[in-house]
Amino acid sequence: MTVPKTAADAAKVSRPVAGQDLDASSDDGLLHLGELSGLLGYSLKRAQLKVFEDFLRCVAPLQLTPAQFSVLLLLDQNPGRNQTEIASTLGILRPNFVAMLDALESRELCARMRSASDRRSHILVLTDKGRAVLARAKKLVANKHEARLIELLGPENHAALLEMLAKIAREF
Amino acid sequence: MTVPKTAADAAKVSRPVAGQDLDASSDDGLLHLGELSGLLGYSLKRAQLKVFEDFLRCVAPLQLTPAQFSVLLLLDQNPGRNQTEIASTLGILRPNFVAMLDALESRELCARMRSASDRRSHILVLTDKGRAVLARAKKLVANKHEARLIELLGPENHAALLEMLAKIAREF
DNA sequence: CGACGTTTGATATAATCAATAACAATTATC
DNA sequence: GATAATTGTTATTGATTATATCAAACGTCG
Repeated sequence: MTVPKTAADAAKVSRPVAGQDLDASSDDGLLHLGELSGLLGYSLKRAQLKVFEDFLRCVAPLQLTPAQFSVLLLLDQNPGRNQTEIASTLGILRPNFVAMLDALESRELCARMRSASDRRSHILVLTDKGRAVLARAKKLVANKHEARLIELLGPENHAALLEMLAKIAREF
Repeated sequence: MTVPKTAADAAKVSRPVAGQDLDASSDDGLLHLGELSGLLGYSLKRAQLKVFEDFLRCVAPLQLTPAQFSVLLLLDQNPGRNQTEIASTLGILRPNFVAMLDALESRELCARMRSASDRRSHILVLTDKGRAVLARAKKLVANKHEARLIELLGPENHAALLEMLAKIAREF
């Protein structure tokens, strides 16, 4: 019997009756994740979604996405760089970075300046407003977002987690 | 001077000359990630992309995405469930799950069966082919994908990482 | 029974994100 | 100076995620 002839058959042979459960199901309506919980990619994805969700909530007053925040941070710490350099560092493809910059520039958070030495490239600079927004965003992220994560995991676990994730991103 | 008048000015004041660097930049062409490396969401995302990329490579002979693999796994361990139950467990919205199932069903990896007790719902079952593909996929994932991860991190670190990610997904 | 609200799978559609090809302007190489 | 390579940009495609809506089927309650 490859596929049961009727759905009743399928349900019959497949779902153990309560009391016959041998695993941790405990029939609370939740499904068995089974080997899924041991799959790193799965947990990684679910955790990432949760973290991004919380990031958006915490920084909502400034209307910044994680990607936009990372751009502002990078611009602040790497002045004098062009679009290709910033985009590739963040793993953003150059074509997709154009619209991102347009959005930030239209909000006057950063500006493109033609380079004097290479007139093809645009040097990216934070505006004063951009620096101010970044400063406020950093505070929100540190005090609301990361603080909650550190509280949940404990400081040393949080540090160990960061270290392992960085290692995966770097060496895997 | 909010925004430098010329890009030369911007580059001049902003980029420290080699030898004046006070941080870990060491002018190797790489940009300073700075506080970005301390941002959990950022490392999480980068690591997740790497892991998914490797997953796709390892399971390429079976042409399965991580999402498809998770569906097959869940079907195997939760027989007799309908689309809504499987989709919501995986965080997939019901409308988006339809096309996903169409693809799996067209490859004869699973089948929809009308339930006898509730003729609205479709009971999802793995076909024999689906079970065979899943078994082969599990081996590839365990021997090629997860094995490399465990080797990189060490078994106890790998377990600790899984635990923390699950905690974030669950409680954050 | 019959009206009403709910659930299930499905469709259509929009928004976002990611990826490739191609182009003009400019620079580098030989 | 001819040719190749780089930079920012546009256009376009595909994948992913999200919302609204629908018909069929179920449940409840009068």
